[in-house]
Amino acid sequence: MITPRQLEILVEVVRSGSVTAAASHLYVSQPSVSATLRALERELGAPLFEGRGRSRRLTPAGETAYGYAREILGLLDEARQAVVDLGGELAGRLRLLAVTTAGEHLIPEVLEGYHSSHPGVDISLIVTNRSQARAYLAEGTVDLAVMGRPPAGLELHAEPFLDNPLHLVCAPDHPVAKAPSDAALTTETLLVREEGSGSRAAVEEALGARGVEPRTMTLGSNTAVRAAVRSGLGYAVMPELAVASDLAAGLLVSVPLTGFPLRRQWHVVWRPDRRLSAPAAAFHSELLAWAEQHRPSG
Amino acid sequence: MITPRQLEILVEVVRSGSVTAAASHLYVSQPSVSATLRALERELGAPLFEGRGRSRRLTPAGETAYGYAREILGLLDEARQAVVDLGGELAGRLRLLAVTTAGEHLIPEVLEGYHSSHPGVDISLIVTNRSQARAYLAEGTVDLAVMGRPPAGLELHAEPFLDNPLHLVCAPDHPVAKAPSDAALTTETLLVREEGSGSRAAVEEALGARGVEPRTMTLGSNTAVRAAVRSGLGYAVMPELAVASDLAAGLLVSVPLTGFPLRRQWHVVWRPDRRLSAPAAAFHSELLAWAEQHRPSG
DNA sequence: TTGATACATAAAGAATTATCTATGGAGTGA
DNA sequence: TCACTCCATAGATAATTCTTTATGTATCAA
Repeated sequence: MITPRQLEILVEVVRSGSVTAAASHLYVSQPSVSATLRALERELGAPLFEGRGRSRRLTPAGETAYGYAREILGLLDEARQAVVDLGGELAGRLRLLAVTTAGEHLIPEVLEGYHSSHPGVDISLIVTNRSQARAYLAEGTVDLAVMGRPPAGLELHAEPFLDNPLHLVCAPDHPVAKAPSDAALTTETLLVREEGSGSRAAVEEALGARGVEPRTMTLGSNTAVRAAVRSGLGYAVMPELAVASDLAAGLLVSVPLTGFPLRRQWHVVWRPDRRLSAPAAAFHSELLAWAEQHRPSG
Repeated sequence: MITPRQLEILVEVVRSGSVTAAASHLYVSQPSVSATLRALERELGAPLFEGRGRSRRLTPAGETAYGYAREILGLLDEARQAVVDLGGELAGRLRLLAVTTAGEHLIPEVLEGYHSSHPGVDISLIVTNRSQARAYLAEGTVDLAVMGRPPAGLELHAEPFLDNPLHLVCAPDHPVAKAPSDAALTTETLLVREEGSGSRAAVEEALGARGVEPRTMTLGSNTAVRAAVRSGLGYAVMPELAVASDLAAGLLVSVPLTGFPLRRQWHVVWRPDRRLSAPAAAFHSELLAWAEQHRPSG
């Protein structure tokens, strides 16, 4: 009999790429993981991995089993949550994901109201960038995701719910602020987020379209970029949510070059092939209601 | 941890409608089934059945769990077969269903060639009537079904592959044969299959449409109806496959009243949300090839 | 070649689970 | 009311599984 435990172990071994690492993550011994894998191989009548030593890869049978394992484990979770949802109270768990800006400036405010209305729900929030978000959605390990533009290549339901203007910002005394022009943008340094960030992709696309190709400096977080821009290191293109307070305080200025702020929208995203749990549906409503009251100036 | 064993037991208890019966079918003791059900209830945090004594019904939580249980067990089966399908040889199992006529006169001939080409496949064939077929398809316990007209109300892929003319037949010396008319049809006795038979539904629809409402006699199988018709007890409307030999031998005649033989088609049916296994795909091809060579006269 | 890392295997013990028999209680039909 | 059927529970046993420690082996990097 194939057990869910075996599937969990297979999934964790594939994810972490190593038996030893998987054992550590699952808080069991390495031989135990090896034994369980062998049991699953015997069950399926085919080896799951090929190669020995460090270079182990999934066999075709392993790939197949891995795909079904994720599907089956997802269904088991869904079944549990579906039964919980039948109760009158909202309960169970809510697994959220948000890209950096939304996770830092948007979700917390929504969660405040949500959590006080539904204290019975266990909430987890993953904050990451857009390309990581894609992996999580593909895995099916999040109920709802909030991001700028939904990733392509997955069957996803994406619903825009709030404007997300991207401002061209710099320090008040920065050359770009004093004499805004594409020439200035080309001369000065552009501060961008790490590879995989949605903001970065949007910036590169927008500047590339107008022929602006400045020197760039990559910083690993919104906060780092903002700090660098404040200190005059360069200019950046950032979501209004991330710079609103600095703009209000006069620490940054939004440069009114033609085409800025870029028009983007926040989307709430989920897999249409997965049932939306009651806590997720409630959060979705709460998010839309919150957006209704917090339209940025644009 | 929810185990597949628990789900199997839930499904069997629901199907057989009784803990004791399920225990007997699964070759375990009744207390063992009770204990497993309790374990599953504890796991899900909700009772699965309500009522005591003989009148036990599923709670909403039970209904939900039952639905997911079938889904998950189906996926586990599918996973196993998918891994088997990766091997070069066709192997694993093929679960067929056919309505009576197809199961007795069509499938066996196709299986002859199929089995000799693919001896590694375990074949099971369920022969039943159309309304039972619907239940099996809904359960997801068959890979392919062959029937006259696919059941409604399910999301099914149905593919016509062979003409299935329904002949109005009677003994050569029967009044209907001597003076064919709607009046004669009304006067004489119509022999029909049991409630739930697709042939019966087709007959009633066709005769009702022309205002013919004869006395009917219900017999529980094709063979019984055919024998009764041969002995002059009445007339019937039967698939050509079921009466071809009797027509050829002169034991029965096909009455050429306007509108007869009724034009129907054989369909091969499967659930589009389930992956078609390699043995099932091969049978599908074999079936179409066979049909290509065995077009009835019509 | 050597050392380090990662996985497999063996052996043994612990814990959980599944199972049975026996029995009691509750509902059902005569 | 009485007998019967069905299910739940208890207690005991068997089986499986999971676990750990100890050790062997293959691969990779220096």
